[in-house]
Amino acid sequence: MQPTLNDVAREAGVSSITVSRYFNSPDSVREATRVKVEAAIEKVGYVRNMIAGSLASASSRVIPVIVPSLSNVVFIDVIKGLQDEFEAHGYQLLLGKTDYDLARETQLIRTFLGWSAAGLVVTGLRHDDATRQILENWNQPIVEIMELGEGLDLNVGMDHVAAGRAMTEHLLARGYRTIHFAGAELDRDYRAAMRYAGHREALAAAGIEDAPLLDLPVRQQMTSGAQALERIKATFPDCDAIHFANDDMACGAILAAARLGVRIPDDIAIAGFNGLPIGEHVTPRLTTIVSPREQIGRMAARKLLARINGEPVGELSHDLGFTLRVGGST
Amino acid sequence: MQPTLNDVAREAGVSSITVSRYFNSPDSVREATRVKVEAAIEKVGYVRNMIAGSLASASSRVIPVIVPSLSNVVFIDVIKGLQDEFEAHGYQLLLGKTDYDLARETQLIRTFLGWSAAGLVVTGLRHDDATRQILENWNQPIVEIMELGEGLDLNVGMDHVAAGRAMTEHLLARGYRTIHFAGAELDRDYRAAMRYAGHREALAAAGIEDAPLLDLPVRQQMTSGAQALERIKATFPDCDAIHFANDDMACGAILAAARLGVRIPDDIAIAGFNGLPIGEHVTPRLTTIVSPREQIGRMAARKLLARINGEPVGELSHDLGFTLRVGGST
DNA sequence: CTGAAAGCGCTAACAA
DNA sequence: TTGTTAGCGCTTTCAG
Repeated sequence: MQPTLNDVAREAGVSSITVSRYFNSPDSVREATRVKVEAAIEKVGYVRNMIAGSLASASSRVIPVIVPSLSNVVFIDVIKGLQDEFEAHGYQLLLGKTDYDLARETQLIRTFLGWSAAGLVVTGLRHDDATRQILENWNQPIVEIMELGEGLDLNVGMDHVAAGRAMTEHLLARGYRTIHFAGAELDRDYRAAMRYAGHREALAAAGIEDAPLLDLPVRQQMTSGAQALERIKATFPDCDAIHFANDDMACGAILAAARLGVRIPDDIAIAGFNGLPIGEHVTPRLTTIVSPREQIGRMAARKLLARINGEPVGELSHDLGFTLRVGGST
Repeated sequence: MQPTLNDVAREAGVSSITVSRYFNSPDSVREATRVKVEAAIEKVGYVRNMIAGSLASASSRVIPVIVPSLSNVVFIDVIKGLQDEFEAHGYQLLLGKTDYDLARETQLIRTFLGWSAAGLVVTGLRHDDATRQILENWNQPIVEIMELGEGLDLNVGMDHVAAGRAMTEHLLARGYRTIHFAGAELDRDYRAAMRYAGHREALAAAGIEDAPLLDLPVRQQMTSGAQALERIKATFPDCDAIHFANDDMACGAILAAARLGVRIPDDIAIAGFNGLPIGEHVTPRLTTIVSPREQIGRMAARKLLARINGEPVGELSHDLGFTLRVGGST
């Protein structure tokens, strides 16, 4: 059996609550006592039982993080940011994945709340009624990440419509006129669909007709990108630019172009979204929008921790912005 | 306040232990009772309190997973495999990251054991004495992943020395004779160093002299790869092949080659390790070794769950193998 | 198949 | 600053 607080207390010649205080509010323990307690902990090899503590205090240092997918680097980067901050502050990250299924999200949240979580990080602003109801009745802090808008509580992300608009404005400024948007399963990846909406806004503002959308089934993203390029070359010979939903597809297209003898950007310009490292390594360099992925994670964690600790959190909704990185591909 | 088991029991007109049984061993509850309990749960909106359950039973459905880094796709894929299996069986994944620091590993493990974890997944076979001592005294199942050897308990991975050997044998069979190995911080990434050892074994077996190792500081992996190519071209004009520690570096080199006017494989052959999708999209396609990353995660989870449930686990050490994928780059 | 009693290891609330 | 008392919500054990 693992030693308990009582074992430590007995060894140190104090009461168990004093040992508890040593851990939870060290300042309220006298120096001399602290030394005795420390020695006793060392001697008996005590390890805190988080479960018992959480039950007694009705709160745990666990924070569930719910993402739709782990196959997308974007969420990996966000998790990295969250994990770094949580770990630094003694909180544990409990990982849940929905596979873009809102019912699954509800189920996960229900389970996680049974962990007396200190807070919750969830992807996106779109939820089931069931989820919404559960979370509205839950009185711990929540951060919804990735996009911006009316949220349940805190909200950290970027404006995807604006990002889509910014890229297409850039393409228009460069003189491209027949710009196709290409994505993969936009109904599921609705943030990409928001960027497409921004794309259309930019075209409308410039009085230019929208070229047909290319919405491919997801296979491997780079493969979809290569396929999109081929298909557009074959079907829409007038196309002079492709605005891809993400960098993977865009780079897939750039790499395929070399094989197909398509010159970029002379024959066709290519734009992406995310600012992944690979975009800097293809020739020509990819024009893309750098999304603040890891930053979103960090900021979300900081706000959540601030709220947990009763500190001021600033704005409820935090826009982390984005930057256009122009490469040779446009 | 959340409703408790007692609230459900009162509502259903049974005792709380019956409700507990409804959850934990449904077969031991009569049909009629089950119906009443179900209705009561629904009515009061009961959510199981995992914390209380874990305290009473001294076990939780939490499984800590400790990885060195989240910046490496390899671990992401492994986590994906683990997460899928755990989630399917009602276990929660608690994520810890060591940054390649064994002391940090010890600390994480200590904390996690305080969660009455049902098992543990940890990366690698190299640990602190402190870690080793804690884990040897812990009587829950443990899986050490990625590499193969004498482990604490279960072990799932692949043979990195053999992988390095296989690749260099391939290069030798292709007629390359001055083969440099290039990695990034091999002291930290000791599994890459094992592949380097395999590389040297293959050279020694062929009676060929080892060319100098290129061990670069990690920046961005693809950048390191590009840099390695430049440096080798400048310093070792006789080099006819580079065996890279991973695909990121290898692809960085292939992409840089196009810019530098280096012909692959005519001027220099390039080989990688991992079998990432990008290797299939560069020109020429990358010759690499496909590592069973997600499979390692899945198998590790399955073995752990089997052990937890008292089922047979088969071999303690499970070699998932690897396959050589030959592209045009060699 | 169902129940009563006891207690998991810790912390909140109050007291000294 | 330290201690006492009484649970947190569940499961274990033993009884029926």
